[in-house]
Amino acid sequence: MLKIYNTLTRKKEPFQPRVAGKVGLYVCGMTVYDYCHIGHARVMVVFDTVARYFRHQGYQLTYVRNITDIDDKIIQRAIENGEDYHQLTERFIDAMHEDERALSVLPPDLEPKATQSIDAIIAMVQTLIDKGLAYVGTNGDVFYAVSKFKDYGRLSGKNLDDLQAGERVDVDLAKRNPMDFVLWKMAKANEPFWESPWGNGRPGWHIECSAMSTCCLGNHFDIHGGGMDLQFPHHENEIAQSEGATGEKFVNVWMHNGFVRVDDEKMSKSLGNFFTVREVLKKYRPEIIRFFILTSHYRSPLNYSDESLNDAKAGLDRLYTALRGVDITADSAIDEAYKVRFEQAMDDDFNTPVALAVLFDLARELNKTKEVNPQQAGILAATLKQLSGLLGIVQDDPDAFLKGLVDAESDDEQIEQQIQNRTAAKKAKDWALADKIRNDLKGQGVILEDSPDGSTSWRRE
RNA sequence: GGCUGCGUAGCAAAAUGGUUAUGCAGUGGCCUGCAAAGCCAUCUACGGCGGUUCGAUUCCGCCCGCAGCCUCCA
Repeated sequence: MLKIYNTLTRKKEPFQPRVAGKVGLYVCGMTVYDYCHIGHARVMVVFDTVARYFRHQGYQLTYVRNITDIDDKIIQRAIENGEDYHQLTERFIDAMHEDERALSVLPPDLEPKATQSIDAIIAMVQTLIDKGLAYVGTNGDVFYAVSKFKDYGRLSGKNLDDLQAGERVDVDLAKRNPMDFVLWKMAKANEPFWESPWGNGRPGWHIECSAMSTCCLGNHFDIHGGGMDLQFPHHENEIAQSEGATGEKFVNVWMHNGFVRVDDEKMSKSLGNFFTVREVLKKYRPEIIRFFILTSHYRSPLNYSDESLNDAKAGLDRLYTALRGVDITADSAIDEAYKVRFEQAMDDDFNTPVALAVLFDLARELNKTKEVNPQQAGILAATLKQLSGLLGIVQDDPDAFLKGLVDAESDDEQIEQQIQNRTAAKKAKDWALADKIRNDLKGQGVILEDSPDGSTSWRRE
């Protein structure tokens, strides 16, 4: 029985789909004005893993992740670059898809863009005005009247009085209440705009997600996800907008992933302490990043450091080493006991650290079994590979992974040659020469491993 | 200030009212010409103070420390 932690109730709850066998999942995606950083990678990997697991459990999943391709930052960046905003966003959408593919993140089923959802957005804003939940401010912008929505603050555990006690510095005089947020924003000169009943302008950020999720999944759907920082105000506002407009319950389960941190601080654009995915990919292979993300539970903070990435590499090496040299047939049997343990971990709010622990236990048993019972080893190896696949890892050929390099300038042949020389030296019992060759290769980051049968395999550090 | 959440061994990271987490690193052994890998064994824990309990790292209270949100943010 799958249990999911619901931010709305602050409890793990048994997952009950609205419609038996089907799941609708919406995740707030990227605002595309720059390259994805490791924090974005975490969202992609976490919800990709969630999606994979739902499918594995036999659910018919519709996974929607939007693209915010119009907002203040995009406009600002386009002006800075002296390029058309649309050109800018298309460029970074391509880059994002590249990063995703690198991280073995499967594409969502639907990837709506804000700029292609303008009609739905305008319709929803109009409904909110008609229902008296929104109004046109003195500057022409349309605002949501937060005080008209009784449950405002329920998701984030805030109430309007507390929020107002915190009071912000710049009170926008166009609003009736400082907490009101913008639904439709009037365009300034030279800014992109769409026509609307309230004049030429563009949608506010929050309404985009309400409109896109409703469009793709209906007024009421199963799961909405995103980063912790979106809890307030973004998701709070989405609830107010969607429930206000439709009069129906919006979302059953809210899932929020924790942050990636650097030196115990949130990794973010504003702090400037972020590492982009492509930057990290220069040093570490993509699967290492994915593994690193999965070593921590999705709601916990994840501390980014070279040490953590190196640990992830070592862990992956261990799993691949266990698989090395074992034949896996496509229709091989699966060890049910390990599968059950793995699924129990994943059923417990997608507990990937425990799921990985099961894989390591499996690897240990596989290592023990290899020499004595090849048939059983085949079953264990097939199990290890299949369960790893649910996490999107360990699908490479073991030898290819272990010999792999970030910048694959291929001196493999030279290595093989050296190994042959060493094998000859060993035969001649010239240990000094054999050890020298091994040391030289070590200096190049190549580790040799002799097998009992006299053959030598190698891997890169 | 208000509201969330966290504090586990050298590092990372889970679970759990009494029983091995797991990975990396360390120590001892097996294996090896020597290594590496692997296997076996083993050492490091539950922020502090009270309370509940036969028994608490696990539940409750207080304190200390840390992070996040309250403004754009994954």
